[in-house]
Amino acid sequence: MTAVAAKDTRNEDKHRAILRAAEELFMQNGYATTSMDAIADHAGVSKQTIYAHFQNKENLFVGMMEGMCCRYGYPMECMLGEAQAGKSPADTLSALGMQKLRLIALPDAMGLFRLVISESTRNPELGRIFYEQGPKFTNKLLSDLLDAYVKAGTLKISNTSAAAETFYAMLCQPLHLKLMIGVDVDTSEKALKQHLDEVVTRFIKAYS
Amino acid sequence: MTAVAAKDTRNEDKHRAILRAAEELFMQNGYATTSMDAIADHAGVSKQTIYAHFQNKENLFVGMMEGMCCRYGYPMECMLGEAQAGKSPADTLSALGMQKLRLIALPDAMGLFRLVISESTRNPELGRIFYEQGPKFTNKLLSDLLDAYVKAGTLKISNTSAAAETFYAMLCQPLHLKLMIGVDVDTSEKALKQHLDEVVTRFIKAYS
DNA sequence: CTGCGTTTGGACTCACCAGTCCATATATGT
DNA sequence: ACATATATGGACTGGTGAGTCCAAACGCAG
Repeated sequence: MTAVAAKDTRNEDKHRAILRAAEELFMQNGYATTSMDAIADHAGVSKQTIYAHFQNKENLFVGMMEGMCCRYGYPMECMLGEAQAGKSPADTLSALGMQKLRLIALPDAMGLFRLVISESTRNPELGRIFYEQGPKFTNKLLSDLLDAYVKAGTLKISNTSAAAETFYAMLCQPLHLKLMIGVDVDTSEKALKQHLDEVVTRFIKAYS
Repeated sequence: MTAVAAKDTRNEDKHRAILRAAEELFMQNGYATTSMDAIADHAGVSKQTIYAHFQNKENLFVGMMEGMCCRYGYPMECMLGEAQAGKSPADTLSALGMQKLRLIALPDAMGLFRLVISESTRNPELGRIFYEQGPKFTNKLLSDLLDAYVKAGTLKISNTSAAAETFYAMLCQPLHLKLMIGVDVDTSEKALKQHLDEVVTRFIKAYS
């Protein structure tokens, strides 16, 4: 008798294909303008299969959004080890900062943000999930680091949580806004590095 | 013979009513989910009247968005005289900053932002118009002021344009994000003032 | 009062879409 | 091979919505 039985993965494969198709189409066209027929076509499944997996359109949307939000903070968390290795504040901020810049410029991240902004009024839970898995999480990572620097006497910050928010705001907001609304902005590695350096310099000056 | 003839204003009145109804409903429900029938009802006109004034739904939407964008920078421009009266950087930044905080928290401003974010991929002109009448304009106002302080030797800023962006990012982004996605945030006058003071302090320290 | 621009209510066409139903096919596990 | 879970293609229902058409009403200006 075999210890591990073979397993029918049709369910999972189809489920994944549906979610992936939903991601692409919802992000591309928005919630209201994306039809279940289109998602079915894109996923290579029948519409009835979607309804076998998800109760309705909204249920698919929320499931998809939760999945995407869960993936949001992951890359930043992976950076944490690297950033902790006894480095100076400037080095730490630079490493985390560059990672954050790259993250917000990802098409998926931008698509997710767009959906949250446009759909969170009619489904407020989306905003909460997005915030907790995303900004709140990444801010916490940074504020913990800042706490360590404060304890070591390197920086003077009374509210590291607000300071972390401030750092990411300085770093990301101008670029993010332009990307989101399609205004020309230089996203070359050189330009990003320059901006990052300037922000790190100013931030440290402001908090030391 | 009278110098000024009476004038039929039905056109203008209806036109305005249509635009106002469009604003409210598009902001409330998004573009795709708002029907022309609903706008007609809300404006108190017949649907055919809308089509007598606007070629189609998209045309109405763009006209409405342009009208709203034109109103975006106006309050900030009005602040300009006040802010210039030989004040210190801190006082100037505080005055402009508080005005900006109030502006971004206006339901109309938030609704406009939401529409720009969600609709600018399919109509890129919206992003451009919004950016130029809004952020770019208000940033220019501030960077001109910063230029004056730099010339007077009060602040040390090599790129006032970027610095203006940074100031507004520090000031507005954390609050704005939370407002936009419906996360709890303290918007009491006291909390705003406190945040503003902190940001002004840090900004000046970073650039002097 | 008359001419004409503006507006109206209602009906209409055509396309789209969420969700349902159905008979059948397919694939898996025993 | 058989039982059963999963998936399919296609048709369908009922509703919605952009835009059009039409005859008539309304309101303004001269």
